[in-house]
Parts: sequence; structure tokens; C-alpha cells
Amino acid sequence: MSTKDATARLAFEVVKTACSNCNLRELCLPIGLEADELRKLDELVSTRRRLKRGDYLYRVGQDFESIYAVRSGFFKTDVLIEDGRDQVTGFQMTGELLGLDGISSEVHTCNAIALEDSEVCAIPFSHLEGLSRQIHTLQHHFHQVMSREIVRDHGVMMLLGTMRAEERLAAFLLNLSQRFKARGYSPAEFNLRMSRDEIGSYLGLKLETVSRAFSRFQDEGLLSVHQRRIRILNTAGLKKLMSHQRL
Amino acid sequence: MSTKDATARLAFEVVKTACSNCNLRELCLPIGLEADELRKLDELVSTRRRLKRGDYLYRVGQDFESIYAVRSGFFKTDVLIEDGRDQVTGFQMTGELLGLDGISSEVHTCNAIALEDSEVCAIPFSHLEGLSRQIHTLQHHFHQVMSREIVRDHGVMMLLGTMRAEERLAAFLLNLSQRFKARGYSPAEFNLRMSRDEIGSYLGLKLETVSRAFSRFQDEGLLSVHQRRIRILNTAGLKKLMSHQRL
DNA sequence: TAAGCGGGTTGACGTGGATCAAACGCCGGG
DNA sequence: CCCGGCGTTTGATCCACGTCAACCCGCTTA
Repeated sequence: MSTKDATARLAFEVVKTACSNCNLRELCLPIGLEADELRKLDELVSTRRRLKRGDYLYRVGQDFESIYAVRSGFFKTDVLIEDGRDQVTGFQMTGELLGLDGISSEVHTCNAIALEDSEVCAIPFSHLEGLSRQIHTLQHHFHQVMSREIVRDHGVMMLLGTMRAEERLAAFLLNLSQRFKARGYSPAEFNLRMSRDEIGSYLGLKLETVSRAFSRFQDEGLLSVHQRRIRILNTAGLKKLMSHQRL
Repeated sequence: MSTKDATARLAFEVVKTACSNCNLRELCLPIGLEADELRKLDELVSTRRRLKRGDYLYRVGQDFESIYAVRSGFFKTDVLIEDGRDQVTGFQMTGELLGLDGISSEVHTCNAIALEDSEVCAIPFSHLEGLSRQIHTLQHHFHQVMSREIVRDHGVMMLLGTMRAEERLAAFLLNLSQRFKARGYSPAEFNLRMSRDEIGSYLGLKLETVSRAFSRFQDEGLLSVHQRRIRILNTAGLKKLMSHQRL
């Protein structure tokens, strides 16, 4: 997938959008807003963008002017260092926000890439700031979203800093499961949108280690795994595994 | 140091404070505010608190109502899991903010502990939201601070996910160095406020590994180390070490 | 139908850092 | 001045995960 293709397509795939009749409004920024406030938000969320699998929503170094709400699909964000190493910093699904990293320096500091065909709402940031000066609820909710991102990052730091391979994978799967559940999908059966390599990058492991951990989970009857199709058979077992004292 | 001692002392050590004549105002929340705006901020920043080494500024589970700006001293924040493992999520120095994690759930999700005698300004969060609805500059600056925290966390994730022990320690020291420099202290010579164990926890390493890495750096002439006293002798060498391709 | 390819699995082996253990230096108290 | 305690250093050993390599599976293309 060439960059030019992606950029060209993006330029045209914009659609007028409206929060007030979006079925994600309980999951996304509009939480708790009154009808008239929701109308104001509609004006704010100016455009929708469609992306194909592999397209970049934004790249490191690109000017920041909007944050994005995932309307459908699945994303990853990653950061790079010169020598080629990279780290997946998160996976984002419907109702989650992308681009908060760009606020600090007016420039995006990570890449956001669609892992399947996706759709996002672009929210021009200066407008969001303007509106959140008027709507207290929106302001507070936005602050909570940013704070939640910080808390999530602390969880990942804990995972990377103290957990062993199987614990990391268990934590990862339980987190995904719970997020699918919150969106009305089965918490027990889902398919992964990311490769073993991407999971490994997120968890600070090599893809072989991820693959082996999957196999061991399957052997122990905790899951069934077929390629990217996951069925969780023993949630309690996975949870127990996570809190196993390090020997 | 017992908890009760700390809590009792904290209750009394409150002092009226003012941003407008604080010599940190170029480093802290007031950046870029006009004189009259600064006066409003003064009313906001209600109290100052002194802490002794080892005191908790706040604890996991405690109700969130203020964020804190470090006026002097040095802090660490950490998170725990049931089985006793813990992860230091950050070290905070003068001008940096503490407590952003609490916004999302109205409850603190990490502990903040003074690593030396310290002083903080308490900023009641609801007041901050109120004022930032009036002062655009303040609002934007606050968003930048939160975003910067997210970017910093991504850096730590990169460190924990992809770097080896010596690279982590080099990155850590260079970061400290640069932060001391920004505060007008020597970037080359400083003393660490935290133990090897705390460094290890932050970097996802055991204290022995940290100690060995220090020794090796010293052998290679990159630093001189005497207990917690650090002198950086070869910044370029440390930087090069950081970007060494993994074999 | 074959051939190519990208992603996933599995095995054999190497190694960086954890673990265990001992000793050292610094510091405060008797 | 000695003593005990804590943080740190250093050495010896171990093991979880990385590395390297072969192979497999499902999909696409010729």
C-alpha cells in the first residue's frame, strides 16, 4: 500500500457527520450532553473520513489540528526510533479517540494506522477547545478521556515493567475481551485485527514468544486459537495467571 | 515513616501561595498568561503543602480533587498490583504537575511520594476547569501539559518495550540531565534522589542490573558514579549507546 | 495446478538479565 | 569507637525469552 494512494483516497472520502444520531454517542465524546449541546457538537464534528486497511490516519511529524473518534474499524498507533525499532503504543476501537498526543507540540508524535477498513470523525481541536469553554460537561468529559489515556498508559508500563510473557498476553486478551463486551460484542469470541508481530510489539515480546504463549494457553484449555480467531474458554484461569507471583 | 505521621503533618503544613511572584511561573501552569490572568490564577492556587521525605502526597484510592504543581523537591509516582509487584511510573521535579491520573475516575490511581523534603501547590481541579473556561491560554496550556504526559508515557513504553538495560539507563540519565538543565542546574553533575531499586522499577530492571550498568558506564568512562552522585563525562557516548541497533 | 508469499507455528540453541548470595561502605545511635 | 542496618556492589548460577531456522497453512496469481 503506497502512501500516495492512501493520501489521495483520504482527500475524497469525507462525509458530513452528526453526533446527535450516531449510535456511539454513549461511548464517545457526547456522553452526558443535553439535546441542544449535542446540536452544537454536531457542528463541531465536521467531517468523516473513510480509511482502508493499511491507510495512515496520520503520521509522525504531520501537523496536528484534529483529534479523531473511531466510528468503526480498528487502529493501531506506533512510535519509532531512528535505528528502526518501533513500539505499538495502543490499539483503538469504536468510540475511542486518536490524536491526543499531538496537542502538546502541534505535531503528531506517533503514527495511526487502520488495521481494517475504518471510519473516523475528525474533530478540529481548536473548535473542541472553544466548545468546551461553553459546555462544562463536554470540557470535563474531555479531560476525563485524556486522563483515562494516562491511566491506561500506566497500566501498560506496569505490564511491560513487571509482567512475564504469559501474564502480558493474558492481560492483553482480557482487556480486549472487556472492550468488545462494552461494545455489545461477545467477550468470549472475537477475532484479532492485528498480527502476532503487532501484539508482540505492544507487549514488548517477539512474535515467536506470542505465538508460543497462545499455543500454551490452548494446551491448557484456556482458549481456542485458530489464526486470529480467539475463543476464551476460561476467563478465571486467565485472570489467575495474571496475578501469579513471580517465582 | 508511618502513614499517620505523614497525614497528620500534611493537614497543618498549608501556606497561602501566589503564582504571580513564583519563580517557576515560566515552567509551570502560568506560562504565557497576562498579568490580570495571573491574578486570577493566584486565587485558584489555594494552598501550598510541605512534605517530608517519604511522605505521601496522595495514595491510590484517595478522592481526587486537586492536581499539584511541584514547587520544590522531588517525587515519584507508582502503581501496584495485588501480588505486591509495583511499577514506578514517573519522577516529578519542580514545575511539573502531579495527579492528572485522578481526573478520569475522581479517584487517584497511583501513589505520589516525596523523595526529598518538598513543597507543592494544590490546584483544586474544578476551579481549574472553571478558570480555563475563561482563560483560553490557560486552557490550551493545560491540554498541552496533559498531552505531554501522554507523549512521555509513550516514550517510556518504547523504552520498556524495545530497549536493553544499558540503553534504558542511558536514556534515563540523559532525560534527567536535560530536565536539570532546563531548571538552571548543571546537566552534567547532579545527585539522584531515588534508590537503585526505584530506578530499576521505573526502567523495568532489577536493582542489581541497574547497579551493574552504572559500573559498566563508569568503566567505559561515560560517567563517574559515587553512590547517588552522578557526573556525566561523555554525553555523546551515552547518546550513541542508546541508538545501538539490537544485535 | 503450481508457485509464491506473508503470517503463523514449532524446535534447537544462545544470552541478557533475574536470582541467589556474599561482602562492602556509609551513617546514625549507643 | 563499635555496632547494626540499609543501600549498593559484585560474583556465580539459572532461566525466560530472543534468535535462528525450518516448515506449515491459507491465499493470491499465473
